[in-house]
Amino acid sequence: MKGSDNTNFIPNLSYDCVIFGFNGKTLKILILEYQNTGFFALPGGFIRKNQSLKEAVDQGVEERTGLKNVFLDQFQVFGSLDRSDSFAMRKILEANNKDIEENKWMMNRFITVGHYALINYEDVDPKPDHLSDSIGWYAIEDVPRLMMDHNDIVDKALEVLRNNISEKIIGMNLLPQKFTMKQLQQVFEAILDQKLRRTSFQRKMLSLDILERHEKLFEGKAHKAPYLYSFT
Amino acid sequence: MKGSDNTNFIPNLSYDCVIFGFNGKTLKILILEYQNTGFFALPGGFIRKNQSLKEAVDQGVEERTGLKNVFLDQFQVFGSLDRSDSFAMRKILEANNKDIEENKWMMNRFITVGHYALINYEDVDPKPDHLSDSIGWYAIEDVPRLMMDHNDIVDKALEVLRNNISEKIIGMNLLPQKFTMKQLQQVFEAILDQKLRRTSFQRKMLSLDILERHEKLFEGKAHKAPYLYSFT
DNA sequence: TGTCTATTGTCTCACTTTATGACAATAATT
DNA sequence: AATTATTGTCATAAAGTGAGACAATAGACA
Repeated sequence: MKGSDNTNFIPNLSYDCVIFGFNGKTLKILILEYQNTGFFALPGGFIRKNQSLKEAVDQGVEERTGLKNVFLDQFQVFGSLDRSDSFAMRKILEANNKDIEENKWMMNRFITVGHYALINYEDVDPKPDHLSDSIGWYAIEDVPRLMMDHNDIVDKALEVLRNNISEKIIGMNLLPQKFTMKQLQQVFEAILDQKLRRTSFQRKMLSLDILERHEKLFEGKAHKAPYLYSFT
Repeated sequence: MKGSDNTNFIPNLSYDCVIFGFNGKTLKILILEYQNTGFFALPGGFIRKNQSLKEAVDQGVEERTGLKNVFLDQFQVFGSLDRSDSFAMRKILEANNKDIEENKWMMNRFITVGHYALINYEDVDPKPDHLSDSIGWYAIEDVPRLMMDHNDIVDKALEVLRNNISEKIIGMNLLPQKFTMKQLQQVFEAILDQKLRRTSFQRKMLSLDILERHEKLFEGKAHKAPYLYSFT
């Protein structure tokens, strides 16, 4: 939880971010843990009064990952009355020796703008500690119990990712610039949580006319060397 | 603009609503005009501190249309710094003899949650005046210049409607309970702004298994009488 | 060095889905 | 009773997808 000047932020409004990464095998998300509380949560924060929503979210993502210009999309606003948890917020403030009175506004009711981000796992700064929280990758099937309604936010983000996103955006943001057809297929299999047919998948991707084929991959791997592709 | 107790509302946060209706020929949206200002705007409002976002929006739509249980979907949050217009807001308050000092919070910067609604045009209460604003239907190609970024909000709502929505939701909410295949096709043609092939469209709709076929339509129309359908 | 083996790129065939046109049935109009 | 425009349905062609076959290949391994 960053910032402490209670006049600088828009009250009652926050953002939360489901940051997806792909490690080559499974889809993962970034979860942070508030020290000395046992609380897990999504990376999130507040919006300054003289700051656009996008600026606030970009800044929060950069602070957590070290990445700029990350693909980000709002997918839902969570605005129910019962989603806030002033008790947990108080414990977090106490555990970090923050002045309760001064940060009382944080214990109010909050409406949050849910975002998801797609990033290249390899690009992330591996030293994840930030101020009072530690942060780490969790496979989507191993996400722990999170604060407030953050598990719902994750579920919804995944649903939107599965249904609404174009092939190009998924691949461009979750993979390195050059990749093999197999890697591309594995991203889709991880997101959709199902096996795909190799030949059909390849034919489909090539027919979409979004891939550029490069020379061979020499990697120490055995067997026939696959082509490398990038997005056009 | 309803309400005047400046302690009851969440500051800096509003909602706006693109309410779509279909009159049998074209897609229309509800636009309100603030009296004595020449300002056109989307129906919108603020969220009370003890009210969920959904309650606030439902209430605002009901006040404007007389309809309960309207299909509503958030589609984007508009959070740029330059979208607010304190000058216009002041003129609206003045034109309605509201106390400027008491309503000063309304001239602050606002982040707004964009929604769209799909309603049956015939169901709408035809006496549209409400407090200080008059309200009326505009074909989407005839929408006037709106306040602030409301034209952008309309454009985005239409884009989302065209891309993301299931056949059933579109038809169920924009049409009367019983309708002909032709009417259903006209809804889609109005939304997508393109002609569709009659036979393909009919086969597609029937194959989706979302329609129930009823008896004949006796209407004074000439030619072969079409079936009536409703959604299952 | 030569053989083995798993992976890759491509092709084929069957099957499904979609596009497009044809045609008969029909209900008011004449 | 014939006309006419519209509707429901079918026929055929075109495009897309599922599932398997097969040769090419590059490291592994004897």
